[in-house]
Formats: sequence, C-alpha cells, structure tokens
Amino acid sequence: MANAVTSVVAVGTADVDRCDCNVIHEDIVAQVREKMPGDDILLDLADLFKVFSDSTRVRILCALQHSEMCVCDIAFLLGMTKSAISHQLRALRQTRLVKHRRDGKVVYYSLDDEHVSNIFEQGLIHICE
Amino acid sequence: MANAVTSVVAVGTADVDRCDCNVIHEDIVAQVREKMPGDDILLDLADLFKVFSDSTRVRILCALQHSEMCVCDIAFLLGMTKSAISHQLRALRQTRLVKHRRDGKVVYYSLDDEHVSNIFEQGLIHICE
DNA sequence: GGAACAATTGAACAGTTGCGCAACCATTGT
DNA sequence: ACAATGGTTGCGCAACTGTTCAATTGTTCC
Repeated sequence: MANAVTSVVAVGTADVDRCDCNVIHEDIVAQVREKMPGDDILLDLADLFKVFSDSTRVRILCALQHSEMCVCDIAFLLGMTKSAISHQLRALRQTRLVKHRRDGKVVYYSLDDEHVSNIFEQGLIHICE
Repeated sequence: MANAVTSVVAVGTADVDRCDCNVIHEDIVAQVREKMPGDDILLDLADLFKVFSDSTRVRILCALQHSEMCVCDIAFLLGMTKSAISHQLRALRQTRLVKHRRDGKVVYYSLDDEHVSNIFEQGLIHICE
C-alpha cells in the first residue's frame, strides 16, 4: 500500500534497522503507542499473571478461597511435600496475595486480596467458553 | 489440637507419608477438596495465565486491543526483531487468543477473544490497588 | 535443657522459556 | 524464472523455575 511506503520514509533508517522491518503503518503505530499503558505497568501486569501461571500456586490460592489452612493441610490436600508448598507460599507472600498467622508451631495461611477471585473468575470464563 | 490428632489417625499412615505431614485438619481439607474445581481445570487455568505472564506477549495483546497490526508494525512498536514477535504470536495463535489474515506478503494479526480485555482489566485493578 | 515437630531456607538439579541467528516458505513484481 | 521481501521455524544458548534434599529455625511439651 502507498501508506506503508510513505511510512518507511517517515520513520527513518535507524529505527527500522532496530526491528529489522521495512513495511510499517506509521499512523497506526503512533495511535496505538499513544493509547498503550507504559511499559512499567505492563511489566507489573505480566509479573502478576506470572504468579498465577503455576498450577501449584493456582491450587493453593483456590484452596485458600474456601478456608484458612496450615502448611500441612495444603501439602496433604495437594499431595506434595511441605517444602514444596512452603516455597510457593513464599512467592505468594512476597506478592501480598496471602497472609499468615502463627498459632504455636502451626502457621495458618489465608488470602490477602479480594481481587484474586475476580481474576480467577475471568480466567475460568475463558476456559469454559 | 485434639481435632488434629484424631485426623492423623483418620487419614491413614500411607497418605500422610506422601506429604510428610502429621498435623492435618481433616474436616477442613475434606470440605475444601469438595469445593475445589478438578485438577485438570486448574491446570488449564494456570496454562492460560502462563500466556499472560510474559511482558512481550502482554504488550502484543495490549497493542492489538487498539488495532489490527502486521508483524512489522508490532516489531517496530516494541523495538524487537520480527523473529521474536513471530515466536510469541505463535504462542498466542495456539491458544486462540489472536487470529491472522494474509494480505499479499503482509500478515495482519488481531484479537480473537473478547475475554482478554476483562482479564487484563482485573489485573490492572489489582496493580493500582 | 532436650526431644519432637511444623515450617522455612539454601543448594543443587532437571526442566522450561524467550530470544537471536540462519535458513526457509509464501507472495509479489519485473 | 528470478529477485526482493514479509513472515515463519528449528536450533542453540543463557536465564529462569519448580522440586527435592538436607540443614536450620521456632515453638511446645516433658
């Protein structure tokens, strides 16, 4: 298209080299770039979804939606070692998705975020489309 | 607690060995197990979020929310090589999140799922809590 | 204090992931 | 037919991830 050709001239050679491209719809790219959130936000967004990208963590969060539980309970429920569960709980703790309280030797975990349910729900809607 | 002690007896030694646990609130675990979705569904859910767990894929999807784009456009917008973009578009294609149409030598990509916006939105709400 | 035990942690290992490179395929124009 | 070009793909590398094992911490009970 003529549009694309003029774009090539407009963006300059240096920029084109960086992405190894020649055909660029400059106007569309400019529009989209303006509307997109900043890279830092999108990186945080990816990091958030990264927490939900492991089935062990998903199962832990799903379990905690129904009840507070200790590490032993979760390990038994999922058929995994306490160590494995504890490692994942650490990740969930660091991202502020779960909180914990100690009662003697036992540590109880529970959800610390009301958004988790909503995010899960949207995901499930997609799964069962 | 007395409750926990009785649980140990109830669940049996073999099951406990599997998770290296002694203190188990059997009633709670049973309740939660009943309410939880099947492991296959939760695995699919994790796989779905895995797609959103990379910032490159997130940026691509975010861009396509605003306009259909060719590979060159996306590569230029994100400052990456066509190869890198194409690799990620493949993943998005396989999970049915984007569709593509060919116009001559140029391949245009666009969103193929109305749920993406909703999932992103829930994530963003959490980010900006 | 010391035994028992829930939980955490660090190191190590296997498996996975994202990207660049080079080769390739698909389409257009001459 | 051939060159040019947008896009795809297989391979390899470096970085990362999840689990296990062993050692450690924190707490309770005697």
